[in-house]
Amino acid sequence: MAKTLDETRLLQFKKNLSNCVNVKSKVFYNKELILSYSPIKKKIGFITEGKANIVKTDKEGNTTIMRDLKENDIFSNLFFQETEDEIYIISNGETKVIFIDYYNIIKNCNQNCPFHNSIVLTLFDLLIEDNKQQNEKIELLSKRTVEDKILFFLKQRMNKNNIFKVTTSYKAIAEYLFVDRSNLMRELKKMEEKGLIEKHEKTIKIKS
Amino acid sequence: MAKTLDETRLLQFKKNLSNCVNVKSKVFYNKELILSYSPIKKKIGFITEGKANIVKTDKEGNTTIMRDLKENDIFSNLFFQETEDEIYIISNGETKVIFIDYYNIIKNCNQNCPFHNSIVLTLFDLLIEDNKQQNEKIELLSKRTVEDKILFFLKQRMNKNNIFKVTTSYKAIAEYLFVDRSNLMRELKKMEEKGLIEKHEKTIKIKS
DNA sequence: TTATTATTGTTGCAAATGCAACAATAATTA
DNA sequence: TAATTATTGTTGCATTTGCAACAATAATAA
Repeated sequence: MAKTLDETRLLQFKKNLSNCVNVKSKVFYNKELILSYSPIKKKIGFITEGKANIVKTDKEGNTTIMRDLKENDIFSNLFFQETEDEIYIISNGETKVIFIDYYNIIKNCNQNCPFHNSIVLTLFDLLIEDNKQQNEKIELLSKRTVEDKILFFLKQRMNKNNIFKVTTSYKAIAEYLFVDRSNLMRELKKMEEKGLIEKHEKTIKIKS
Repeated sequence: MAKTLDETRLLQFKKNLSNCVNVKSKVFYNKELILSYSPIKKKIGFITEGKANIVKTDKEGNTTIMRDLKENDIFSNLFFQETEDEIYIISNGETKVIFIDYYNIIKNCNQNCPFHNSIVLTLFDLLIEDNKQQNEKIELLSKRTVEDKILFFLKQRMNKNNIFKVTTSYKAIAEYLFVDRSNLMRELKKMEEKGLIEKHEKTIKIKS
């Protein structure tokens, strides 16, 4: 079964974008603000290179990474309701983004533009993909114990040899799982003692 | 500012659906299976009446309510990746659903059909709305303590007089927050003692 | 290179949480 | 109606978890 969103289609999408609607491409360096909540300027962003995080800061100043975004992911300020917390999209390393104006999408650019339809349908599928990723995060967070969260996380990301390499940091993983870092380390040790995993610094082998 | 998805537009959407793509309308009674994971039959559902839940069952048999769905919400088996857990959409009371075939959406039904474009754009906005709800759930789950989760939940749902009425049950709320029911009750009592809320059986007044 | 900053690994401890169990109601069904 | 089932409210207790603190190491910047 062919993937709904294959490379060819995404390449076409990027080409079509500039031919049809008004888009802006921008490069961000590490830890720069890509987008914040705004009820007026409704924008959809598409990451063409690099990584980013959806970050939340509550009124006490606690910061939480709500989502990890990577190449070919979309994001938008349309996805957030106004709350007491502040939500931002922050680049994680050098990141290239295409911004699409929401109004350009809903208003048919030009009766005869052959690109518009295709763009809307690709955005539609990108939205579905994003939705899927969110459901996975909710599923992860629904796990009762830290051990269950870790196992779910590892199994999703391990390669064919059941190995997961920590390319970011344990700190980042703890933040992603919404658990305390020291507790993550402790649970990993317990899991190793139980024989569920084998851990050598940043390489983890899943044995169950 | 006019809401993106107002009543008029949703009414038009429902009308257009039957004029354009092949849809099926179906009524479900309480606790019936509306949709399960299927990689073959890709369907999008739209709830026209009633309520439903996205329910997950893991291999140990633990059941979790992942999402609450209500009138004008959409759902789809496209939103879920295959996992060890089983995910279903289950009706919660009498529920009326319109099913739309995914292929009908991505294939332009007919070059001159004036409805198709409008349907796709409404689905697009419904997807954004769903995305927003998921982000709210992730934000809720990112709260560190049960008290924080309760407060976030209550503030989102209280009326102008800061009152929230439990129309479902405390059991259902505990499931939605992914916390133990007895602990939810205990925390509510503590919060009342602290003066954060006033609780009289199924009526809660938020005082902060 | 050295100094500075960030990450990792570890632990004690207090607090939060889930689990089990039960009685009292409330709601539903026979 | 009575019987059955589900929900609410409560508690003791064991476990899990987060917090704070620290040393050791690794990574980065001066």
